[in-house]
Amino acid sequence: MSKLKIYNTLTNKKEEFKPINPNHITMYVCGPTVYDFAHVGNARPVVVFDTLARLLRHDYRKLTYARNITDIDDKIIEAAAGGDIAEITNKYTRHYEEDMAALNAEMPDITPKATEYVEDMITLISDLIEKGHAYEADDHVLFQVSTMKDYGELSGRTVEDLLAGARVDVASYKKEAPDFVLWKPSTADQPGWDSPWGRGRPGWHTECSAMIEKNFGNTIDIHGGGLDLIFPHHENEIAQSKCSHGGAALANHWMHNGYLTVDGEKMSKSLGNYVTVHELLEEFPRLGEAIRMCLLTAHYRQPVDFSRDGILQANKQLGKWYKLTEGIEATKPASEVLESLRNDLNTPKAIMELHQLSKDENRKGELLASARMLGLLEREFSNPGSVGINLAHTDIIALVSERAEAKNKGKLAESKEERIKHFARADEIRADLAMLGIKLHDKPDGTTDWE
RNA sequence: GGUGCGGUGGCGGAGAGGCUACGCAGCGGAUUGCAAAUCCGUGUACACCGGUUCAAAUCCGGUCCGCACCUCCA
Repeated sequence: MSKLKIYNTLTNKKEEFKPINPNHITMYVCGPTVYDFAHVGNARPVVVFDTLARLLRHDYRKLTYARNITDIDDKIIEAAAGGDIAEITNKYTRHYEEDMAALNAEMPDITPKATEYVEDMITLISDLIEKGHAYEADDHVLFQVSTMKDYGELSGRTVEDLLAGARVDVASYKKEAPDFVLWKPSTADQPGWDSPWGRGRPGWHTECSAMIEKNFGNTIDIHGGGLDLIFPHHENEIAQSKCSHGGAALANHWMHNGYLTVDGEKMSKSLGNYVTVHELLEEFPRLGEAIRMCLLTAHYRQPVDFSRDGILQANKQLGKWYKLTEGIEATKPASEVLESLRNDLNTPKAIMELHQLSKDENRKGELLASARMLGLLEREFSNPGSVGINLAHTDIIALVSERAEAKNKGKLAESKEERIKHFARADEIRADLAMLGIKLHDKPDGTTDWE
């Protein structure tokens, strides 16, 4: 068995994964801000890191996987429009968990909520002020980026560049342009918490640092998220944690998934080119698994282009595999699949190996176990098959048997005319049923299946 | 402008110095009254120009093109 290799954004290299404690792996992935439905792009990290979690659970004794819920944020306040933000956040947290479950993503071990960590964030912020890395100004608390020598190690930026490339509108309370908010004041009608700096709420980056410290300590094995979080979000998390922890690394391995694209462009809210998982599941009921497979057909660091055609193609392939593994007991994941995954989570290669396994009569148990390693073929029973709306079950059976009779007569017919007549009737029935979405399959033994 | 990631057969998509995946579609065949399914066979592609090498899609230099981050974003 070869060792797990992971591409590390910190070094821009593929490295051997070296756990802090091989008996207990720690992983933290940035989760959603719950103010709206998640789109398919938001689902990509969920599926990617769920797959990694499955591998880690297979290869190591124990994994604790955390994914946060950001349930305090200006967008949420906006969405609540003066109402109780908990209504919004509860609603969308529930939708998020349902939609991700439809993609066969297991729940992480812990899903900390920002609002439950406000005290810890206040402690962290106070510590940063004490250590001279943060300052209070105008009811805000800001992190002073220039106090950290190695700021920018993840994104390849330098403090000098950031100071030089000052944005057009630098907030008046900032000492320097790159400084970022750790705490901000709340007005009377905005949700807020009491703090040494008045009633207010935490800045976005603060929660992750606080949550990681409380649940895992100074340093975790893997920190993950989308490519767009590298800067500023993860960079600022690193700044907060390192400066508070005397320079200890926040995470040893930083992993970032690429984007889901639409016609080559990033799927995003601001571009308006997004489809929510919720909508998609309504459009393709029960195809969550096919959506998952689509997300895994490309390597996680590469872009993957979203298409409905891709979902249907994946579904077709899954159908074949389901059929092939009907009644088969899952055994052990194939080493080929495991090896592919251990090589920086090469899911496209793993899927290729699945195809190979499906060709081997003797490895169906492995095929099933391997597919499940990827979160696929988890359904226990095959589709019961829905019945057409306009036709009762008995009507279909009647038509199928009428066709069988016509077919039979056609085969036995003496004259050419007779034969054509009967076959024409048989084909007519096939066409009629096809229009209702019912497909007929003649089997070699003379019987006919329909679905 | 800075930084990063890419450009592989009709499409999707691995590989990363020699053995040129895989899937879908296509084509040919078997089977079939028709259809589907299935099976067999079938594809020498790596943006461009130089260089290194016995050997480059893979390494080096340059060119062109695309995307992304630098502002909330998975």
